[in-house]
Amino acid sequence: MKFDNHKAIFLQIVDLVTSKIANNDWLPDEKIPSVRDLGAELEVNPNTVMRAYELLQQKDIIYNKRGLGFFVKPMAAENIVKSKKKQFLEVDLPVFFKTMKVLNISIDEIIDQYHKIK
Amino acid sequence: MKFDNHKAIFLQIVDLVTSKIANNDWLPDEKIPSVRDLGAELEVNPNTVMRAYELLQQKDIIYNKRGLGFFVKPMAAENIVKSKKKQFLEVDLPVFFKTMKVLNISIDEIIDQYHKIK
Amino acid sequence: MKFDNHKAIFLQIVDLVTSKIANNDWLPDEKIPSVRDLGAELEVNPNTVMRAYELLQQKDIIYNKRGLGFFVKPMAAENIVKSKKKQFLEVDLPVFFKTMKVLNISIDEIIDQYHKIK
Amino acid sequence: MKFDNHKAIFLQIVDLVTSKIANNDWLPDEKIPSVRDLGAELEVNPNTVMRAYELLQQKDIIYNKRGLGFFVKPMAAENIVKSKKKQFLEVDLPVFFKTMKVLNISIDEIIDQYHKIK
DNA sequence: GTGGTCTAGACCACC
DNA sequence: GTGGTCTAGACCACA
Repeated sequence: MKFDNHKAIFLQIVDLVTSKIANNDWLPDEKIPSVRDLGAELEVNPNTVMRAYELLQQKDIIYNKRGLGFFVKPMAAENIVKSKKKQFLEVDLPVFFKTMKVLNISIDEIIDQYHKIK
Repeated sequence: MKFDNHKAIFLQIVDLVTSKIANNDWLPDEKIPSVRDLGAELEVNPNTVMRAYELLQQKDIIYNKRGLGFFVKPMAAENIVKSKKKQFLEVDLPVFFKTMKVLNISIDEIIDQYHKIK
Repeated sequence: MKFDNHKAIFLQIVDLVTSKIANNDWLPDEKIPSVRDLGAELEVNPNTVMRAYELLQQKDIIYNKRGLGFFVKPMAAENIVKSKKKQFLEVDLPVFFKTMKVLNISIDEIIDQYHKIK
Repeated sequence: MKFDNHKAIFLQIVDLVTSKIANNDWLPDEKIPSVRDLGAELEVNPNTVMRAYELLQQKDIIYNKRGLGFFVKPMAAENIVKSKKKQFLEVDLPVFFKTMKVLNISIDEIIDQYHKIK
């Protein structure tokens, strides 16, 4: 796997796992790869994967069973989508509108672009 | 001034100066604060301000007269707006549309929000 | 059964068995569940139960008859209570008093709480 | 410094720093030792100190200024004491009373012990 | 087999 | 100088 050099690898692993779960590639209560396996697959040190898993645990996306490994938390997929949506509507969108105003771009221009690209 | 600890301070100073100029707070060929003065005002090491000014010079937003200080480049304000607009239309907007799609948010919802906030 | 993920499972099984015996749920010389049965009931690997039983044997709480299983040692209940009491008076209580002092909590506050909760 | 081998070193460093701050050995907005310095002093790898500092940051006990180091958060001392007190009254104390009941120890015995030790 | 911790040493961006 | 990240390798307790 190729990583973006401007962002910490372990954070990119967090994103990777998050999207796997949001996409239902990994299902609730399913075991996810061990730190060693994922480390080998991504050609990354297991410690780096561990760091990502710790963060995912804090975010209530995965949980740990002693000696067995990490598992997808039930409802994680739903919660991920929900919190992303919240972030989009409450943070990204206001910023977006503000930028539009600063640059003097009308909502109609946006709608035009939207239909053109689509 | 309060800085966001997640972003390099000198980049935040670049943003600050850029927006001052874009807003016409600082006019073409007007002298901007010395690195010492701005450093003192922002409670930041002058080296850090210097680094911001160097970047702003590269971006053709300010220029230097040896022994006199830094000055706003003519047309800087216009160029800033132009490049921001380009960034917005060519980069931010596609990303924005992609996020909408991923989160299953329609253009109508966006329009609603726009009028509601306004 | 739900286990606390911060403590080794086999130690939690030790606690479980100990309290069963202290409570006279399991009587002297009575056979306790086999490692397989208890493992199945607790949804835990039998090896893990075995490890708990080994520790309980060392602590003179249960004994083994080869081919028959594990049995509650006579006087185990009494000894458990006795050693718990010793632990409480000689270790827990001094720690408790020290914490009170550090947090500046008086003995009267403790007494108040005691009667309030009761 | 001697560490207790049963508890992770970085957690013991968290405790150490926490108590320094609670004791007002390190005051609000004062710089605390760099990860390298404290690592050298404790004869521990700087990474291990870093891990402790990360946790302390999460707990709102210290904060970071880019390139300058870690600093004691204002009100950290008060908050530490407050949360310890809460833990004691809401968690430790009920457990303590329950143990008393199980072991058939009266509140009067506790009071006696208290005055005897004092 | 699993995670969890730690070391030694490296490199980087930033102040 | 500061933190922040990463690697390679080790050792441990636990299941």
